[in-house]
Amino acid sequence: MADNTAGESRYNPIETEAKWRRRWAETGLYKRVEDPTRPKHYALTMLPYTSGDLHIGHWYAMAPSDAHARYMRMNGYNVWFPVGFDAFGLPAENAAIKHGIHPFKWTMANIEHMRGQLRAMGAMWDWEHEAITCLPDYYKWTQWFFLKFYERGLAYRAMGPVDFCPTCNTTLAREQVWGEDRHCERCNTPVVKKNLEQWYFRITDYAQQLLDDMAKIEWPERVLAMQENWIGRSEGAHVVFHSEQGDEIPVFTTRPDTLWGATFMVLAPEHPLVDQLTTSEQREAVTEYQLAASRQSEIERLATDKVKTGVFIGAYAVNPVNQSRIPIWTADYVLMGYGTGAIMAVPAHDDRDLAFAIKYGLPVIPVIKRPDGLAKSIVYPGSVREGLAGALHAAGIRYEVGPVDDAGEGLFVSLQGDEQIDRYVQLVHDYLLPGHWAEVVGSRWLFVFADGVRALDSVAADAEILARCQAICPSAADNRTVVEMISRLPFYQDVLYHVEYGEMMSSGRFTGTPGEVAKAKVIAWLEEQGLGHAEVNYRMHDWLISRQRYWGAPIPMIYCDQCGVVPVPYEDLPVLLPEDAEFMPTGESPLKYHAGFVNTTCPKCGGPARRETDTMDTFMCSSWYQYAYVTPYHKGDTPWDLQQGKYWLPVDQYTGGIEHATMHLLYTRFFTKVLRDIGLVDFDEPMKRLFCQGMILGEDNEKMSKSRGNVVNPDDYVRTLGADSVRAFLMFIGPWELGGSWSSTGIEGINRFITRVWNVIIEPPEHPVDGEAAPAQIRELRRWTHQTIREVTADFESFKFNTALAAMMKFNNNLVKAKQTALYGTPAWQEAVSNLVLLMAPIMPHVAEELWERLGQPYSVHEQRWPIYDEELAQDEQITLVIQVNGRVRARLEAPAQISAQEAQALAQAQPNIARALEGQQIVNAIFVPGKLLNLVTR
RNA sequence: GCCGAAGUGGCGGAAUGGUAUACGCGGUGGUCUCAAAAACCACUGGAUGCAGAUCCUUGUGGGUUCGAAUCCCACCUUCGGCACCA
Repeated sequence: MADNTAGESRYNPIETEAKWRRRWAETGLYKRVEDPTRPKHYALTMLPYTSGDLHIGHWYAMAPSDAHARYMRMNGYNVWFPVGFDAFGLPAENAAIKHGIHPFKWTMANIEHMRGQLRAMGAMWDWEHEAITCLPDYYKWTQWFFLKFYERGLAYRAMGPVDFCPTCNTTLAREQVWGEDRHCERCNTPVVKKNLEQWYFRITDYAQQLLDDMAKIEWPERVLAMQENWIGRSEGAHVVFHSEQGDEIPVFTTRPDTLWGATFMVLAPEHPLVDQLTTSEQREAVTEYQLAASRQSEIERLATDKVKTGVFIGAYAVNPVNQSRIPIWTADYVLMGYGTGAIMAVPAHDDRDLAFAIKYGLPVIPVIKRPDGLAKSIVYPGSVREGLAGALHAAGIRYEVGPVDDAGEGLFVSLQGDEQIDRYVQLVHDYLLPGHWAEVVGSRWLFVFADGVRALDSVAADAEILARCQAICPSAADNRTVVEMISRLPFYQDVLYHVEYGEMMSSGRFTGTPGEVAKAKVIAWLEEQGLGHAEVNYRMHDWLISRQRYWGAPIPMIYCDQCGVVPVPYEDLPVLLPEDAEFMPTGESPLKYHAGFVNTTCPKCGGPARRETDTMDTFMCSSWYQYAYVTPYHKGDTPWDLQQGKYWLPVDQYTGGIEHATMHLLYTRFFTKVLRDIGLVDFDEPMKRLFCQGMILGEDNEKMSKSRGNVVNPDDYVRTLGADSVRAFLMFIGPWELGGSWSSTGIEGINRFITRVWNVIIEPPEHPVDGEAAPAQIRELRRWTHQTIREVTADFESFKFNTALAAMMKFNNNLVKAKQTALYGTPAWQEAVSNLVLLMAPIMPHVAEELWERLGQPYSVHEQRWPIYDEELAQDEQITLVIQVNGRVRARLEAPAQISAQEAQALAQAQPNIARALEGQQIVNAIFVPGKLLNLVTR
């Protein structure tokens, strides 16, 4: 019977979706209004780059974001969901070179196409506040910010080694250089080092605030962890060493408690003191090394075999805490870009220093006891009187017997703690034969000779012990240090060094200081003595913003031979990109060769001057776009209308990809703090809450790419199944933050669900039932309704769209059955279907609107209040009571939800299966979880 | 090496101390049809069994608990970030 009506009433997503999008636009449904009576909610999703095509990844990022914004709107919030385009950047310029089309034309055509695609999504975008970053009225303000930063000393020009992408023909910020091979984030080409004068922003001035203010935002742990990692704070001390000639050599160390173990110094090859301190005998070797080091960084870092190299520069320094004379080396494992570019090397407590020390025969002096107290010793065959093994055994000292080289059986002793070490040293000394020695290595380093015990506690001791050992054992002659000798024995490998905090030793007055306070005590003393002070260092560098390309906002600076670097006056902004630029196949910026652009007059003296030809990193444009949206292309003294900003800012809910964790998401936080200091905003953080979605993968669970041939074009599905199906399927795949793979059969399942809902609500029942529905039936239907509202609401709160959809599906499956009963058409039925439509509205806005209208409800479903569930109605009356015996399920009974422990147990024991399980057993305990289960514990 | 996320049926996944596998896909059988598709109905983790039922199963191995996918310890694998950062 449905045959002749089906054609007419079957859901047609294509027509319906177009109809409602038109209606929404005509009625200005998503227009922004400032309404002080309602709490505002600024929802934002990362603005798309103007690539020209909205791919499935954009849908995956944006559709759930829209669904959540719609949910907030239905919850009474005055929601604003603006949209715009990140329009500067290389692809436009590459298109210009390749196809001879101007980047502006290319970009604007792409935007036109993408607007259509974005509209098809049916999102609640506010198009009236769209902003495009490449328009002069936008980048005027980007340049304005540059000048403000410059005024505050936050923008500076400096010469230095920078990362340069040979394919993109421009420098990059450190944040844009990725991976072990240090490749360009955009084009994957490994970068090269160049020495260039570039513009930087002092983001490092805000490093501490960027860390501290993490407490003020609800962002995913993983994003904050990545930023924390990137900022790389370490606490330590600034300590000043001196060369023998008296030159200051400051170092940064996180371990001032190991100062007494510093046995050499290392300067980065680019360190200015290298040239100054190198002696004439070493000059040639050092210069050669420096050259090799600079070449190496220019070639490629791919081969990071990490074998340490270095050269002695011939000079010595004095360890300020114990006055020992220590050699100065230069080596490329010390980086000029971190700390002071010089280190004190403590090989006993740092693996890199140890590797270097062993390779170059530099002494190793342990100054921190091992927290685990472990020490080891080898007793050589024939070096002791008989009976030592027995004595060790009696003393409770662990040892194993094994071959020592080819010399016979020796003892391999493991010691634990000072007491045992002392006891052992005593015993070995007692049993030691003349002309031999024994060593203790690990927590403490002791050398037992026939005439006494010598500790490895200084550079002098190292030489003395080595000489004595070599006198006893001629085969040790080629060793340069004690540790080099010891390091050849595999048994000692794991106790050669350690990096833990622990009790200080061989450290003069600090010997015996416990590990927990060692660092603080030493720093306090250094300050007292004027030798150094506490210092914090950050791994993060300043933000390099110069780009040697055309398609970006020109840096508004002028170079005058008379006046030097002069900022463009505010009233002269924007510095426009010349339209008649010529794009060269080399990729070099046309600005450099554009005489009309380059040549200008100095704003100060009026004389001839040159413009800066570099443009700004496009991350500049996106660092403040959330503010630009407030009043795009603002005509006034401020980048946006501050009054309107007061109402809307900051962003309440931001969403986007995690790949921006240490780029956009870091830069915009930095920007906001500067804007606050300028007085434009009165908050510290740009986005209160952030949610990062995962990645949408191809059907084969691999990244979508043209070469794999697994790219999904959303437009194809929008044309056949409709935008609602695409939206809902993307949200159904799995948890949004984890991403998931596309499935062409999966989306049909979603489409089936939408059709089933349609049929449940629109089609009359096939076999109408006469008579009244029973009260219990009605209660059950209402229970399903209110349980579903409860579940879906909780899921929306935590972005769990997949389970929200599952709950709606389950509910609809129940409605399919209920429809064939007398429940159809009852008030409870009406309640069920209208609530289902409301719950669907954020995810499937078009079909929900159509169903809402067909239910005879007033336009628009998107202006309705989100349903509120009734806790009482959602309560279960009957439950499945699980009966366990010793934790194993033995029966399931239908029982009233309120059943008591006693009733449950009586009911359970009446079950044959339970009775059998309990046979011959005694119940010692009964655990009852109301409404859930009864567990009978027997003996 | 350090930091973070994850590991559950044939597949995507659900369940964060109490019925493991919700929901969906796929599969099998059926209804309708001349037939197919669509739609609808039923079944669908594995093993044993005619059945009642029993046993096994959440990366591996231990532990805590009346009870563990969930908490603790150790390990394995995959993915993401950082990495000679003193």
